[in-house]
Amino acid sequence: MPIPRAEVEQRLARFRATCRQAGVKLTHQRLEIFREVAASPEHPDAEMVFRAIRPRMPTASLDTVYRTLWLLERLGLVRTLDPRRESLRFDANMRQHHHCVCVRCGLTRDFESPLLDGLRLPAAAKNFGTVVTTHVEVRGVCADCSSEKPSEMRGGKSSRQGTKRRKKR
Amino acid sequence: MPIPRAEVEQRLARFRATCRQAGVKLTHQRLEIFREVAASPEHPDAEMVFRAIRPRMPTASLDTVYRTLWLLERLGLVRTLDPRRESLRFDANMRQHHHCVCVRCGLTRDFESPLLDGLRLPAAAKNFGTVVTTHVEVRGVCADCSSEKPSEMRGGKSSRQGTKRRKKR
DNA sequence: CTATTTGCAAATAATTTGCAGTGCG
DNA sequence: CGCACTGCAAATTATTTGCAAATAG
Repeated sequence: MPIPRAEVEQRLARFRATCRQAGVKLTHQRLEIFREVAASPEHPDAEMVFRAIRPRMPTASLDTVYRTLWLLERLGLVRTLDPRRESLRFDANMRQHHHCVCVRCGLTRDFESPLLDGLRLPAAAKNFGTVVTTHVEVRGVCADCSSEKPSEMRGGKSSRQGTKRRKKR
Repeated sequence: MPIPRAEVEQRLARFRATCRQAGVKLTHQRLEIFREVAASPEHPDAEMVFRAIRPRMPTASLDTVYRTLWLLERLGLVRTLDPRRESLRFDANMRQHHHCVCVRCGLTRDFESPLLDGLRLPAAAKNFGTVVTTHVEVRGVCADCSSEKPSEMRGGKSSRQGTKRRKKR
């Protein structure tokens, strides 16, 4: 079940409009890269996109795929599946619980809610397979980040570079 | 607001019991590494744990931290914050939507639910900061993975190694 | 035309692994 | 006292970046 053709067309139209409006050049590779993500229900990573466009564009390179995907994200045309960047994090709370995540700094806090634990799911979710747990992720801006002055932000709105950097080994 | 002392003690007790029962040796470094994750509300990554235990254990090494965290995960004493391993994945669906994720193969599918979009959140979640969106992640086993015979699984239950490997560059 | 964008190759950064010595049970 | 565990260093893998050549508008 691919993304419906009409939906893909709509996404592509928005892509063209957004690029034009943002003064971003409409290159062949950007078109193909966006088309790939827009038409796929797979939520591909950079490598998957790369392999998919390769046959059509043998000259394309993997780093262009990376650069383009981040560009698309800045333009609000795609999102990453997960707001938590950087490395893998661990949690010793083995009870059923949910998370609040700060989209600026990554701060993550647990909260419990019997109500959310037993959510009634729509049919679409049940068709997927055997449901094990339901996890709610509340995304927002934590109190600390809210109080920082916005001018402190280095990049554009949701710039990846704005996130805490890590020291070297 | 640290994890309550009583809760930490309870987790440590479970840790000792589980190790003993699993025939896993109770080393000084494992104790300290688990204690760190168990007592922290930060959901630390390997590096953070490493830096935290360093003062107490100057001889400990980062790779032991990695190895121990995965061991703890196999023992069911910690979980990773996010079920999606491997690389960052992208999504061109910019409408509010939710995900079903297969915990075995990582297959991820969108679904929409106006009901879930407007979840009433408990106070604990609101104290966090400014809530932007609520995202529900339904974790389960997809139809394809359910139909595979279980003997196909290479490692133990939730073995990381069991996940699809990626080809080299 | 000319500022962007691309492709390449080399740099980083996170995580994993092989091996020889160490220590828990 | 043996085999699981550790520390080290080197390997892998994902992602990023500098720079000269190519190209959209």
